[in-house]
Formats: sequence, C-alpha cells, structure tokens
Amino acid sequence: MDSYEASNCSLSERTQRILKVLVESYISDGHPVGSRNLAKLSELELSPATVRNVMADLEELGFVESPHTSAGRIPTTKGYRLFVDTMLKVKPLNEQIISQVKHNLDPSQTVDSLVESASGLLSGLTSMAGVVTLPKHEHPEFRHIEFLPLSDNRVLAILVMNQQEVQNRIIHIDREYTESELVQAANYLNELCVGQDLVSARQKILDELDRVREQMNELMRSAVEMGEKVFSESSTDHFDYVVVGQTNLMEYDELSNIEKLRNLFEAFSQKRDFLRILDRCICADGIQIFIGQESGYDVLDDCSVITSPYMVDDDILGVLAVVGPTRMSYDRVIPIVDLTAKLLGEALNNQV
Amino acid sequence: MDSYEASNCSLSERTQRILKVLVESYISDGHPVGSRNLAKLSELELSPATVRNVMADLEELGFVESPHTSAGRIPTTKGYRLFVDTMLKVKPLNEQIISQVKHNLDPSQTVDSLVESASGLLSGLTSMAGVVTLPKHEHPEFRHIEFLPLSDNRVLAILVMNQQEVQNRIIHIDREYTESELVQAANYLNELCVGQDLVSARQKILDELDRVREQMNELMRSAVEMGEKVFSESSTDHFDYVVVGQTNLMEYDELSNIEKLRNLFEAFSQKRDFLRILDRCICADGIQIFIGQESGYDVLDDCSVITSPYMVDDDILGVLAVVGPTRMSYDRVIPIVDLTAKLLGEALNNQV
DNA sequence: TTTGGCACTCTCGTGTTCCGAGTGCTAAAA
DNA sequence: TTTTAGCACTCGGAACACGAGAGTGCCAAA
Repeated sequence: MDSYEASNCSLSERTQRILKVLVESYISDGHPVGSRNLAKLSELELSPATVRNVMADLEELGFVESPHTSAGRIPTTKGYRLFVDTMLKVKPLNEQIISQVKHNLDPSQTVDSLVESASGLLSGLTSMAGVVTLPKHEHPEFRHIEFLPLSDNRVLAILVMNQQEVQNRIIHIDREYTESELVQAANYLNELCVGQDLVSARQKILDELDRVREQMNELMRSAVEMGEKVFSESSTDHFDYVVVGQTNLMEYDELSNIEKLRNLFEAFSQKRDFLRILDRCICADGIQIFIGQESGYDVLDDCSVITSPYMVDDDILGVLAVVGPTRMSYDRVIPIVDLTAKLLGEALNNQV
Repeated sequence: MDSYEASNCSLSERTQRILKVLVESYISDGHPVGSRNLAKLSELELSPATVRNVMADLEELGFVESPHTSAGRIPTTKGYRLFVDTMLKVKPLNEQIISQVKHNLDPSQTVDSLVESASGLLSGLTSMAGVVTLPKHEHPEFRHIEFLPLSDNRVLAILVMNQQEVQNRIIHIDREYTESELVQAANYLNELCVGQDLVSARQKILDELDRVREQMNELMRSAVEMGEKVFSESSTDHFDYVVVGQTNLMEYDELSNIEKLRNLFEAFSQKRDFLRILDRCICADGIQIFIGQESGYDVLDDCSVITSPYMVDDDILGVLAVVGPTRMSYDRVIPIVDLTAKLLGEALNNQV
C-alpha cells in the first residue's frame, strides 16, 4: 500500500480523477478521449484548456498516450495499472447472475463437466474467452486399478484416483494374460497401494520389485511390473485446460487484425506457452490481473488476463481466467471471476 | 457416367480444356483469369479473342462468372463441380507423406489418440482444417462394468465397451453401499450382460428387473437398478468429432472476412449443425466432395468439404473430412483424405 | 493558476483523375 | 464458318488533392 501512496502523492486528487474518468470513458466506448469531452465527463467545472494541461502531465508521466497528434488520449498499460490498483470500484453482482453461476456449478456433476460449465460461464457472462485449468492434486491419491486384456500382448489399464478421476492407458507386456490372471494382479496392486499418493505408490511398487524379486511368484511379479508401467506413464501428468468463447474475441475492434487473432488462437490451442501465465498465478492467491504487455508474452500484448486460483480447503487445485482486450470492464469482470472461482471450489469440495 | 457424357457433349474438347486451365489457374493463384493469360496457359495456339468467345459461352452456361466487368472470370460452384467430376487428375502422393501418415497412425495407440493424430495429419498436410469423428459402433458391445462408492449416495460407474472404450458417469442411488456390495453388484451385471450389445444388455436388465422383482434379493435388485441407470444415460450417445487447424483457415484471403470466420468457427465449436453434413457421408462410401453452397449450409458458402468414411471390415466407423476454401487444390487434398481414411481404418482394425 | 483564443496538425471521408486489365463487338482474314 | 485483329468501352484500384472535424500546444490575459 505504501508504495502506491508514494507513487500517488505526485498526482493531485484532480489529476487522478481525470485519469479515472479518462480510463472509464475509453473502456466504455473505445474512442480516444479529448479534452473537451473529458472536461464535461469529469464534472469538475474545468475548462478544456485546463484539462489539456493535466493530460499533458499525464502523458509525460506515461499514464496516457495519443495514437497520433490530435486524436485525444488513451490509457497506457501503466495507466490501466494505476486505474486498476487504486481507483477501481468493483461492481456488486446482480442477484440473477449469482444464481445463474450457482445453478451451473451444481456439485452433483463430474469434475469434467464442472470445469466445462465454469469456462462456459466465464465466457458467457463476460463475452470474452474463459479458461479453466483442470483440477490438479498436490498428492493425487491412488484409489483403484483394473486390467482388461486386449489383443497383441496389450492390456487396458483403468486407473481411478481421488474419488472419481478415471484415466485409462494401454500398456504393452511380455505375454498374453488371461482375464482372471489380470484380476488377481489388479487385486494385488489394489491392496498394496490403496490410499497412497501416486508417488509413494510407485515407490512402493519399485521397492517391492526390488525386495522380493526372487521370492515372489511369477504372477505377483508381473502384477508389480504392470503397475510400474502404468504409474511411470502417469507422471507425464499434463496440466491441461479448457477454453470457451475464443470466437467472442473476434468482436473486439482492437483485436480484429487477422494476424493477431491467429496468433492468439494458436496460443490457445498450443496451450504450452499460455500455461506459463496460468502457472504464475497458482502461487498467488486471490485475483491477479495482467494488463497488456505485463504478461511478458507478446501474443497477449493487446489483451488483459484476469485470473484467480480456485481452491478446496486451502489447497489450490487450479486456475481460472478470463482473457479479453485491455479495454475491458474490469469492474464487471473481476467479481465474475471471483465468484466463479469460489463456487467452483465449493462444488469440487466433496469430490476431491 | 452417362449423365456426365450428356452434359459434356454440349462442351467441345477445346471448351473443356479452357475451363480446366481456368480452374487450375484460379486455384493456384486466386486471381480472376483473363483471356490473354488463359490463351497462353491453355497452350492451344488460340488468340485471346477466341478465348473470350469461349469464355462468354462458359459464362452463359453458368460454369464461370466475373466478379465485375473487366476482371477476368472465376469458376462458379457448377464450374468446380464439372472440373472435379470430369477433369480432375489426382496427384499420386509422394513417398514421404505416405510414410508420415503411416508413422502417425501406428495401431498401438488408444482410439482417442488415433483420432487426434488423424485430424492433425489432415490439417498439417493440407494447411486447412481437419475433422475426424470419433468411431461409433453399430452395436456397441458391453464388456465390463465397475462401481466405486462416492459420498452422498453417489456411485462412480466405469463402463468399458468394445475392447478399450472407457466411459464413466456418476449415478445417484437410494442409499450408501459398501465397497464390497458394489463389487458384488458389478460382478452380477458383468455376468448377466457380458458380450451383449448395449441395447440388448439394457433390455436384458429391464426384463430381469420385471421378471424376478420379488424373488431376487435386495442386492441383486439394486445391482439391476444401477445397471439400468448407467445404460439409460448411455443412450445419449453423441457422435462427437475433433477439429484441428481451424486457424489455418485464417490464412486464406477469401475467408478473411472476420464475420465469416467467426460464423465458421462458431459452427465448428457448436458441432451440432456441422454434424449433419458429416452424417450425410456416413451412408455413402468413398470420397465425397461438397463444393460451396452444395453443403446447403450457408456458413460453408465459400468452403469446400472433402469427406471420406473410414471403416473396418466393411463397417463404417466414422467420417473424416478436410474443410477449406472452395479454391483448394483438390488434386492434392483428395488423396490425402483417402489415404488417411484407409490407414485410420487399418489402425483401428484390431481395437474395435 | 485558470482560461480563452488561435494557429497548427492529423485523420478521415470524398471526389477526381489516371492507368491497366479485361471485355464485347465488328469487320476482315483464313 | 471460324478465327483473328482492332477498337471503343467499362471497371476497379492507386494516387492525389481537398475540406471538415477533432484535438492539441502555447501564449497572453484574467
């Protein structure tokens, strides 16, 4: 807080008010705002000329800029930043939206469909793009494993973790096994590992393999080997996400440059790069806002990203975000992100 | 064949050649083609004036049109149609592409990742959008079921069909069951239904429920009831697809109108509408081509869609397609679609 | 310190002109 | 009868000029 005060004390009350009105006006209609207009909107009984002086100061300090001579001013990243940090008054959400979010995040759904609903809500309510990472567990807990024989020495392994997360993968083994052999192998592993987290389950399996290599019978050995295969693959646990509403972004003039859009969409679908930003948020709690170039990722230069982690019992499970043009209604979007994160966390409460 | 002849006999050899060259030229550089150029390209030793006469005829017959006076001609849908049906000489694929496709469709993958690879290949090799429907079974065969208890009277049901397709859903039941009760219930259902297709499995369950309502013990009854719940939901079997490379389409001038693109992307993500087109192909075998408005779906007015079903043992499992601008290299795309369909079918051969 | 006034700058829409590409038509050549 | 050459005509697009409108910066007066 002190640092804000320090940086603010160079700005008079009046100057701040003018910046605030300028940003609000630009957010609402997207036109650069000129002195005449600003004088009226600010309700400060100042003449356009005075406002011009103030704007010149603001420009010198780097809070606003003009796209070209005689075109009014628009906020810079730094301007938005100051606005968001010190002047933004968040709008309370109306009752209808709250109940819509509640309704869509009904806890009796699968994890997948909750994530889907959450990103749909973010995108729908803001008319921008909504992103939600799939919930991840610090210590994913092994719950159950099942093997089914396939042809060609392959086995379908179904792995259930943390209540209801099901993963399936195909593993290759050295010979054909009968259905009942596989059932026994699964039983053995289930007993050995149930309730452990994945890392220690794997360790346990490795130990077991080592310890009793000679003593154990052939079936036990192959059970352990199969388990090893399943768990070693599962460590490629990718932190995935769901995007909804990309196409909404096409509606915004400032992004309607085809090349920009293409890059942005490409980034969404490649995921890898975009995940870095979301990763950064998973350590911070509460809402975080990246404005324009602050993301350090040039595809998002004209975008802002509003993120919030969602959590169950103080554990952060994932991150959700809204991506839109820098010129977005922060006061409307922030509470939406906030509410969605809270309710998604609650909905996941008894599932994880 | 006869009908083509009939419609062709009004077109002289020379006229056909000119149309062919015109279409090829337009496909390769996208500029309307004028008489001067066409005269040269056709290698017919004709003067531009003669070519103009021919073009006037072609315009009258509806095979070409000019965007405006004095701008050369471009093919109409009807023109493309004739070109594709009677003059197209498909290019053989080079060895490198063939081995790339083979390599990417290695049969030892899960069904999901095969579909993913196939659409990636289509999109990558053509620089357009690739679409592949998930394989569907005429008679999906029940293989295995498993129940795991969740909190609040809910049960996680894991249903395995056709070798390795795993679905999981959450069902609500009337009371809590212990793990071992659920195991017994699953065993009972597995025995009752194994090897049946889903429809008859469900019927069997209903019969069972009816027939022995009083005689059976409470556990059996709840087992049957749970089975009923799982199978009734499974009838909402959606025919889903995977799209890769949408963003490629942004590169084509004729689609770079933001509004068109937005609609197109919207259609891809809404799926429902677009599926109708793919559905139409599932009955035809072999490659099918929809040019421009032929799809009857105005979002695709400036697009062509090249589709092929993919099959295992004469059973059509799904459809794959490439979507791109009408002005695409049909001779290059067709064999790619064809090959991908064949190899995808082969890869699925022992999995389904 | 604020304000009014004024000259200046820049964008944007409009109109004008000009060029090139392409056409259709007609009359001559094959 | 078919093909060709020639010619007048049309259209779109680029280049340019022009005026209107919006906004600025600066100076001098309040």
